[in-house]
Amino acid sequence: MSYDFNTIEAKWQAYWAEKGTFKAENNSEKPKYYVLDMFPYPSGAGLHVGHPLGYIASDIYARYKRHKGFNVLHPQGYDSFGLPAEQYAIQTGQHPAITTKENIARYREQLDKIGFSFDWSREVKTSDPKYYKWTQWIFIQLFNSWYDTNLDKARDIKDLEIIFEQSGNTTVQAVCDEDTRSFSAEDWASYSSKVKQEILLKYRLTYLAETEVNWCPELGTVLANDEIVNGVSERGGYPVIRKKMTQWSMRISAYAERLLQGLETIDWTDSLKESQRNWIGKSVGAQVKFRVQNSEFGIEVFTTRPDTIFGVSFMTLAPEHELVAKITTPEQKAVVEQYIEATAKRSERERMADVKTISGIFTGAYAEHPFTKEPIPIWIGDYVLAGYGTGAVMAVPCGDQRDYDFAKHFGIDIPNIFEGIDISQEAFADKEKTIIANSDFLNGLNYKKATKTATYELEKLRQGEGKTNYRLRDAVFSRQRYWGEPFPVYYVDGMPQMIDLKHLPIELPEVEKYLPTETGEPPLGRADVWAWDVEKNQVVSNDLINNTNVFPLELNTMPGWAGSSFYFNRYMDPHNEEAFVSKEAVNYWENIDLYIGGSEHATGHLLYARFWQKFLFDREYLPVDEFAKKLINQGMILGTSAIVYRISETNKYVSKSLKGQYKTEELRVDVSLINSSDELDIEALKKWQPQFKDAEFELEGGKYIVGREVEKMSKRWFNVVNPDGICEQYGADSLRLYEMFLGPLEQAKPWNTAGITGVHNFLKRLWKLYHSGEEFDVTDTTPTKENLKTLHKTIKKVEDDIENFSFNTSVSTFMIAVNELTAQKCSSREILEPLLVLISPYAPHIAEELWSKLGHSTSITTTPFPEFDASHLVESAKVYPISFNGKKRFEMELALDLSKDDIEAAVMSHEKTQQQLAGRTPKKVIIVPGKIINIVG
RNA sequence: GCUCAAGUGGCGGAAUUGGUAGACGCGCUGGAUUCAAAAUCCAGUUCUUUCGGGAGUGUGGGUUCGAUUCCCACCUUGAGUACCA
Repeated sequence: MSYDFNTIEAKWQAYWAEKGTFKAENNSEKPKYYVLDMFPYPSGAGLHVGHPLGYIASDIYARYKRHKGFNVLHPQGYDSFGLPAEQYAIQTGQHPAITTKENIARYREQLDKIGFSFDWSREVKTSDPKYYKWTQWIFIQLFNSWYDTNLDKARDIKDLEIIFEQSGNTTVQAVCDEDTRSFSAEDWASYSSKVKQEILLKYRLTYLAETEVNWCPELGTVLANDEIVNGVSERGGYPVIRKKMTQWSMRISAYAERLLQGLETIDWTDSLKESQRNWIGKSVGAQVKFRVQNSEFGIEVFTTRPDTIFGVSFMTLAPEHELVAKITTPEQKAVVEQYIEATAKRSERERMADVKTISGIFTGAYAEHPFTKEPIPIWIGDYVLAGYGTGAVMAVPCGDQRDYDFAKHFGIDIPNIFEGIDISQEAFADKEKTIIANSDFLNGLNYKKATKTATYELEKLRQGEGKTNYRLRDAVFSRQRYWGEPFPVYYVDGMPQMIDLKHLPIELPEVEKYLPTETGEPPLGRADVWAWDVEKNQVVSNDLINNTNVFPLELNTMPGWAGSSFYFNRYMDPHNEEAFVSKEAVNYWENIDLYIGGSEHATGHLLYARFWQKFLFDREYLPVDEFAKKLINQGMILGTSAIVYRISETNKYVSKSLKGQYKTEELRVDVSLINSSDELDIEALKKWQPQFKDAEFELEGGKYIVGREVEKMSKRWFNVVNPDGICEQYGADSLRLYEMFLGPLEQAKPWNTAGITGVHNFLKRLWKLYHSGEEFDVTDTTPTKENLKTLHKTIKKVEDDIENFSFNTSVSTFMIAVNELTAQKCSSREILEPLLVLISPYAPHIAEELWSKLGHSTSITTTPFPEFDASHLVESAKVYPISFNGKKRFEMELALDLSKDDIEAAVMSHEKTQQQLAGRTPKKVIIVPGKIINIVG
């Protein structure tokens, strides 16, 4: 009976589905374990072999934990709102919901073939109204909350209204808009309802504000900072410009410090934590106020180096700074305006590409130094960013290279305030080696002391205070798209109103086209039925808008990250209609124990999700404030492209090693046309694309050999390998083993289908181990010492490997075990049963099949993981006599369970050792326990 | 520029606290089986060699009886980030 993987795999996949083998219960005597993959966006291209890598790893871990007696939650779903389906709709008119449904069906089919142990009864789709009801609900909670910096948590906005009624906002410590004015209780009472709403909006955790946004004209939408790469859109690579628009924003900046601190409590990779730290960008320093001479104005600057305050020789404002127009002298007005106009024209991208060009202009105005009262010229320069700090800097050319270059360029003084440092060539920025000089009361102090003293003196003068700044900006939350969650918001007199939970979800309306309207409104502006009737509490036709009981609805939709910021909580209780997750469910599952996904989400999804988790924790909907305890980034699987060489201006192609003789161009051809020794199937190529139909080929040794290039797996390089094809040819178990065998999980690695024969042969040998000839043959014979040794070293190694996520090496361990047991002619049930349990997380189908042949009527899934028993192993101790040169080494066999003292005594009485020592006493004896492998005598 | 990660055979990659470098697999070579091929099985496969050995984990130093592993400097590659004051 041969290993018929296709039949076996189909059989067990059907069995698992029918029996609901992987259904997780929300209450169980067992300890819980929650393993999650980042859910996929179902794209039209389907899965390639790179996608399942992380899913296979998490599946192995989930199955392992089930063997270990855990109640495992291992769900899967789809992040199904997104741009590609909408772009497709714009081109073809097909509703994105249809495209998405088709893509999901295809994904599901592909995923099912790999034999994952997902609990599909908990599937979520972000574009499903039943799901996005809760996305809308969370939005409303954010709207109804403000951040109390005193208690350091989000609170109900009603509490804030009560405070305003009682004592105005002067005592409130909250995160709010910069331009919020102060008012008393009496003021508050006198305000109209609209003014009150405007003020509250400045405190809400999601708020409507005119902000400078990244506008992408090509995509017709705004983008968040993390959706822009190198100044162009992440999707499509279109240019992005700055534009002022009224947009919803998320006050994530309120959580900057907690997002930073929380990193200490979670087991995520250092590089990922580092990315988040950089993105949050905390810097500690001081805010200093410089008076502008002959005017009522003051310039606020942020600096991390208050110790260098006596080195200030000019100030620089960002061109967009609001004071520019107010302080520029009449003589300078014309040139300043000209300069501002010129810089405004330059896009963000140009400004970045061209950082070396120094540009700036003098305003004619002077500020006054807080201590020396000396005049300081005020300049404008585009190296100062309006969006960071206060949009103005105190320039210390001796201590900052940019200030130094600017001063050199415009011939401004460069006073030296550092003890014993030469600044004739460049600025000196080394804080550690800094000793301050020429600075009055700071002379002789180091960086730390001078910073403290300067800040203290500034505070005394009421011209400065210690301050911490974050680079993290509030996240723009509006998108001018169709295929996203609609906001549960309507407008009365221009002020946003939330729709009550009872009436959610507000479902996406139908539109006849998915493009912005002629007047530049988002696609929802085309919907005829898109107004809110506050009496009927339902969406009604736009014709009925009268602004008394029928009001216009919000036309923007939410960004892609909205739905993915809480889905992991929804899996705990996916069908709950009363809450996004019940208290019982979330108290049981708490948070994700192991989360696996790509590192590209470091500053997007993974940051936003932490933000929402903390918010929902503050408002007591969740019991923990971090959503994932441990996170692993799986590496990308790269494609191995195949290259043919065309002789220039001909239709003749030469084999790889002959290409040096001609002038050639490289063309990529489909990798399926290449065999395992890089030989091209010429006949198949001719049929592949018409341009090759009449091509000629110059061969080497009768073969056409292609060049290979490792690069990202992509349709455009023709290097995509699909998992379905592999499953058909070698089986899902081979695919699973091979993906793990390729290399360490977290590392990027190239795919090469040829190598899969190794693991495939292993599975065939495993099958043979349980059969003699055609017959299934497992006996009740007592295992030999050798058999037990092989089994137990395998148990130990596999257990350690899985715990450390070194899935690649355990595949090797299985191969060694099967080879050894084959050589030992082992057919003992006592060995072969536990061996199957070890292998089953990796190759579940073959394990189930052999398990049932062993006479078991239930799935192998919850069979206990075999116990490791060290007494079956021996260990060698190696003794290195240090009084000798050379590589003298002795081995002796010792039982593993001896204590360290026992081992030392045994070694010292060891005959060979004593001979070598020849009566001398060594300075020390180093005992190295050998590896738990097969070393005997 | 800054931050992080990584450099080991023809290839993917092993090597637990420093202790026989190259496990395991691919590929390659030879053999068995076969009319032949596929499949399968067995042996070999870091380089070099006068067959004694010698060299060897990016480069150069250091610590150590002993370094792929620890320390310093440099080179290369990949990832992230960037006028952040």
